[in-house]
Amino acid sequence: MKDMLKIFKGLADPTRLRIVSLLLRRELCVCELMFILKMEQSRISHQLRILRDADLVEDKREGKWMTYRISDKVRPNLELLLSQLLEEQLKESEEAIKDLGNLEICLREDVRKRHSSSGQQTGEKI
Amino acid sequence: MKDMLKIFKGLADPTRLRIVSLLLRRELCVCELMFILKMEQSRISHQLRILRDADLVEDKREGKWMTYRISDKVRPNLELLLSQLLEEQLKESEEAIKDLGNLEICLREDVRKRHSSSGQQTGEKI
DNA sequence: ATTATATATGATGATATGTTCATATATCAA
DNA sequence: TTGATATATGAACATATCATCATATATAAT
Repeated sequence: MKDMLKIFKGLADPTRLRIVSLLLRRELCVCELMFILKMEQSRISHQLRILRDADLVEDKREGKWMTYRISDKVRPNLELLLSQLLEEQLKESEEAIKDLGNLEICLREDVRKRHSSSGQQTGEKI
Repeated sequence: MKDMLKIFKGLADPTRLRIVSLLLRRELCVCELMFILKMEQSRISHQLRILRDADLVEDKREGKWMTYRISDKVRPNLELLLSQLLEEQLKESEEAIKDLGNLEICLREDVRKRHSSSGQQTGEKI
């Protein structure tokens, strides 16, 4: 029961839900999430920590970047739960749509490299 | 996204998780939940309201009793999610085991009638 | 009608949670 | 080794959530 509770608590926040649904599509580092969500760094790091404590995501260092991905244990359940329903919800939520749009831009523009040669900390608009 | 969030928030509390996993087995009224969970009435009513607002449960008046059951919309998802994992978690959680034990006692003793002729409000021990 | 039972709900206080700010750590580049 | 980048983390504050208490409402029984 404890584990279930942690999982649901992990998903019971709008920011974390957005992060999880992004990570379901692709593993991402903090600065990429900053770019996509337009949120400041510490906020994302804090939320990622909660997701990690809930065993929803795993992290892996890649040079100076920390990459986060959905943990293998929960991926099947989350996919079932989220992608299934997210597809429906996408029709209603502009936020989720924007996130996916920003994800594409993020990948196209190679945000990791972009950030290693210009400013960050603010998740600045494009 | 809003709906998903409500659902996860609804499940992100130990009391509500216990209630939901009980309702997955059987529809129950407030006094039966009081008996099973050994919690006071207003606490259970408040939590049931949250579950209802999240569209996780539906209520139905039966005489002076209010019966709660898992809403049809989410039942398949919840069953998948909870019963599946709850079975595993049952091995670790004495609480969940006790709840099921009390559920059986509750049904055997016909708590609804019992409560209509004796004291309540405290969810007293047997 | 009056009383008892079953439940809902508003108010309050305690605790938990989320965000921000400041700072620490770790890696890479020069 | 010094500086820049990427991320983590502690502290502080605002807000949300939960449990409890008191009270209201609705049905049933007398």
